[in-house]
Amino acid sequence: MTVPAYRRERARLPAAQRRRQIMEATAELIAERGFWGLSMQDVADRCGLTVPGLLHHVGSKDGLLVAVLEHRDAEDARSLAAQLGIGDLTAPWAGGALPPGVDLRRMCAALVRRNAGQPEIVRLFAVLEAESLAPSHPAHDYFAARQEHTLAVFAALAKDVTAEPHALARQLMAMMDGLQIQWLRSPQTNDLVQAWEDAAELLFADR
Amino acid sequence: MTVPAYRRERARLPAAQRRRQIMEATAELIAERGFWGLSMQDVADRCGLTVPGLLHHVGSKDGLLVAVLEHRDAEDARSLAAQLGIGDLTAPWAGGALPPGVDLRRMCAALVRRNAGQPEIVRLFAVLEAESLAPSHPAHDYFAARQEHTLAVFAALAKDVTAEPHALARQLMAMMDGLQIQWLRSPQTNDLVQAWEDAAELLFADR
DNA sequence: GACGTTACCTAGCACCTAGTAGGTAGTAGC
DNA sequence: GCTACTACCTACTAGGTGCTAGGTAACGTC
Repeated sequence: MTVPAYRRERARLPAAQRRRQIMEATAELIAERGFWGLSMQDVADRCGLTVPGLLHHVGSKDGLLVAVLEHRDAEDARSLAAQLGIGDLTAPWAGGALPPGVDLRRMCAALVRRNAGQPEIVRLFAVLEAESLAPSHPAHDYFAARQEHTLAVFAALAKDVTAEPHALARQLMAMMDGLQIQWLRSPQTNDLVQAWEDAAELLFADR
Repeated sequence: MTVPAYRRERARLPAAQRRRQIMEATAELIAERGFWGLSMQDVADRCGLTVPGLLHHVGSKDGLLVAVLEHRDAEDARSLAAQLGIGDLTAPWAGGALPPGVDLRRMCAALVRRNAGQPEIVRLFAVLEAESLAPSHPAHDYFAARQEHTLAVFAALAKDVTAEPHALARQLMAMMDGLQIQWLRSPQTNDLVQAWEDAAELLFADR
């Protein structure tokens, strides 16, 4: 009664497609449990693979995390560019200069509108943002750079609006993050876009 | 060559003292790795006991978490009351009515000033706040109630300041949370109290 | 000095963790 | 149809997970 050594019932996918599937499954799971609470087993299960099968694609758990972050940033840059009607913006925080004709208030509104449509992604970033405060977290440097760059972009755009662009940039970012958390906690009693517009009214009042 | 079955070299502490030690160690570790990333072993090590020794005091991992949260809330209520010069405020969010003569702006300032002195505690709450967005998180209900109550207290106080107290309450909370995260990420280039005063100037401008 | 309480221990259970070594089979190019 | 590649597997390691059962010794009370 020998058991056949190798019985395949799972699908074999081309690498790119499998990778995309892995990125999405991982994003959901990190949003749910954070990176410290993430297990390779869970990701593998959700993709219909074994753990070594998963590791074949991402190398290690840390590798998986950075892959997810890069994947999300690429996706976000594309979508934000589309929503702002800009052609080939590489990334609002990744690239250098911003295309002309983008004003800060409209950009923030676009960001918020986009986020309002993808709560799971927002949650992913909210959880990682907090977790990665610890210097030992594998995404620590990534999030530090991300915050710095976002602030720089905001501040550059804020020069047209106020005499204290850095302060405004920080306030905008803080308000966005904070309102998002409230919204994630009770989405039904909390309209993110409306809350942001109310806040923007104040933050962009003539100063 | 029989080994003596039971050799004690560790200190034996009265329960209350040991509990306090456990609460503090746990708070630090959760701030570092979140609750999902917390291990009973780490807590036990830091307190100089074994895992079952630790479990003797807290029952289970979930029990440990709620104990820490209750401990922190009690501590915070006491300290905030002192800073506001109020006698026996049970807790700004736990109790019902607020003592008269407390105005919202001063209360927020007191909160921020206090938080600026205990970054590790702020980080503890920031991490748990995000983690506990997941309904399966053991602190989910706790943080939902906490947010709701804080908003209610803020809104009640905001009635004296604006025609839209709920909106202001949400904005204040969002701004505080957001600025705190920025501050935690780079404390040296980021004065929390100053940042808050700048923001408060705007949020409390006549509306 | 005996007695009950309690702070804390050892031993062990059933299970999960990330990661490795080495093999198998589906696929694409010739 | 052969070959090279690669997507994915089985089997395993070494260690960590929360938690339980049951015992031991330090303590307060009488």
